[in-house]
Amino acid sequence: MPTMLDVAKRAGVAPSTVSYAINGTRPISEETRQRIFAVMDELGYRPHALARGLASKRSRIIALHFPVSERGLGITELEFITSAADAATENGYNLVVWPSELHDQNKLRQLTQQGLVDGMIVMEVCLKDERIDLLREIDFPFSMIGRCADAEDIGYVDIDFAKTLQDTINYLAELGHKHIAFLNQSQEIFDSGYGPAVRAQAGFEQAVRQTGLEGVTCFCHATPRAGHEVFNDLLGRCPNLTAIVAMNDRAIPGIMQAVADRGWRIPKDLSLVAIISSAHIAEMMMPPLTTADAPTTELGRLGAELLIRQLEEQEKSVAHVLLPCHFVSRGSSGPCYRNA
Amino acid sequence: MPTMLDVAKRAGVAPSTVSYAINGTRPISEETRQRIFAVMDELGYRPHALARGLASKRSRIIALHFPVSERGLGITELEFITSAADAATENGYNLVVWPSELHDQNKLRQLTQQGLVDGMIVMEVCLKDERIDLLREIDFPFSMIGRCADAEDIGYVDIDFAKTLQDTINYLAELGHKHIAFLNQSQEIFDSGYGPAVRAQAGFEQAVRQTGLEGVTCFCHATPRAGHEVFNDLLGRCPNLTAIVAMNDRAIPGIMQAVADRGWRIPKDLSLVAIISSAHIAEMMMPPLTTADAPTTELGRLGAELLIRQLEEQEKSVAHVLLPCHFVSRGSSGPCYRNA
DNA sequence: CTGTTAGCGCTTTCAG
DNA sequence: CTGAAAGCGCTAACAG
Repeated sequence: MPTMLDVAKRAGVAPSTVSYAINGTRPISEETRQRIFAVMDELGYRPHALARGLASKRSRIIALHFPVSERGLGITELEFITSAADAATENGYNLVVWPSELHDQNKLRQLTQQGLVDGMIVMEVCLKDERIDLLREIDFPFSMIGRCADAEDIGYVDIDFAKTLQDTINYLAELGHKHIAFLNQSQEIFDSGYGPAVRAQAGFEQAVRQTGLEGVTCFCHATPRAGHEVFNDLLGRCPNLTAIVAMNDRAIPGIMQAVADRGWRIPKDLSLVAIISSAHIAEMMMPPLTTADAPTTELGRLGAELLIRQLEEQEKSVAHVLLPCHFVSRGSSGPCYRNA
Repeated sequence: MPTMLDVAKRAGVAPSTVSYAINGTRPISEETRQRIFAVMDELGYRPHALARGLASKRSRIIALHFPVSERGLGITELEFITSAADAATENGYNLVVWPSELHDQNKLRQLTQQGLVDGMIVMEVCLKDERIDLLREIDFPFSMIGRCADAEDIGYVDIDFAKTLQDTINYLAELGHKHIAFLNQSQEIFDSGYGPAVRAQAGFEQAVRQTGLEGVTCFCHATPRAGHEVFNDLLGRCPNLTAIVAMNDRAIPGIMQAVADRGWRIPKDLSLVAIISSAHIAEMMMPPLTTADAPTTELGRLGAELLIRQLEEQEKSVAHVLLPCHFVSRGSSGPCYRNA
């Protein structure tokens, strides 16, 4: 492997000149620039990433902190990773994934202090999140996919839950539904302050109030079995129910089963809308689900770009981006016929 | 951030001694060792990863090459990433994900030559794979999740397709099925030599022959619509069909729809087994699918461990591991009643 | 516009 | 069992 010195010698210039030519950190005469680049690919030279990082104090590596949660891994998460990695690559960065328990502060501290990564993208953020506290405390650059409670001074991208729920409820209201349930994630997740669970809940309540509908909420573990049980509860509590908004993909098959068990049909007897979901999930179901798809690739990409921008700019600019879900009407929702 | 020099001074030893204490590269008296470690965490010292990498010529970073394919991203792939990253972390390595087009040799070359990563895990391997050719040529350490055609000299972990298909066919044969279809991935994917498509196909043919059953194959794009069309074709070609083995999760909803359209029920009129699938997918369906689950976490973990072992050992040991799928019988398969 | 040089923080001979 | 010192390959003052 040739080094920069080899290139410099061969091109008859100082090593630093090669460095400046590569980084564009300083004007170089077109002539020598050409010569240097010619030599570079004559020798097949590649800058050594570690050496560069050590000298410049910037590794051009960013980390994606990837907590493994109760909810388990979904397609959504995968798309965060790949789109964030893509964006990183396009900007000359590498992306390391750092999967770990949510609460392992030590591991986190280690990663941030070994000089390997310039910054970090944090996902699966809770309103009150230990990781955020730590990162703030040690003043380590990061961005969030999601957002914690007091996030004014931090860059983030998140889903616009208020709008998503408002849109969804409006849609159902226009179809004539008056009694709508919201199927949230589990009580434990909600209580832990997991952003989406809390914000979607608030959005639902707000939207329902504003639209003058009756709304009931239930929490549900991420399994078909739990969905099945919860549906029957729900009907007990609200016999006039004609529509369900579910933010819990894994419970949905159970809901659908329970609906079928009762001799009902979707969407005739019940409309079902999955939010923060994905087309792939939706199309696996029968009928295919009406969904508000999470803008996963945008979230991942922006999460990375926000961080990188912050890393490259002198004054720390904090951007806050809220993205709407993409609403797609498929077969699981329709006009309300019951108690019309 | 304190450096090693700070530690050395404070402990009253030479910097090199601190280094040896950390790496255990050379015997240190228990006494000074203690002293050094005491100072280390008194100062909150962390070794600097880049400096260490530059000096030792080993970054302790490995890459996971992650081609984005037609098949799109599934839960399976995610589990590769997280389990490989976990295994890496446990062994003191970091895992960078490198998503890119399958055929971009230049990018690959760049990644391997910038000194950032010590080795690479390659996934989604085809029988004849350009990436493998390149890596072999430049003699870059790597392991495969999957395997190419002539892989004797390379470490890999892969699914044991022959066994998986044999088991699946045996299972169906015992239930009395005599006419079985195999739903492969698309013709294009098969023709490209994508390992699973080719090996599962071969396994199916072999198993069917050996068991004396009638087997038909069809290729199918990864969409419900394609599954729907293909099912009808299939019945045209083989009217006695009573069982389908599908290695194409995304087509399955279409199959099930087509079955329902015909007024048939699963599993009474048709048994359906999904192979190289996952419990999560299986439980989203109605009825839940009988599957041969891909051993994803094992594959990811072993892929990383194989590579790391190879990196750490002096003589390059190449291990070849073939893992069976985990067969789980759920509601989509049962005894054959038709033309019994 | 270009060259010289002192590090970045650690590993690893070589010497004791 | 421990020290001294020479780099790893690059960047970034500083000096022209």
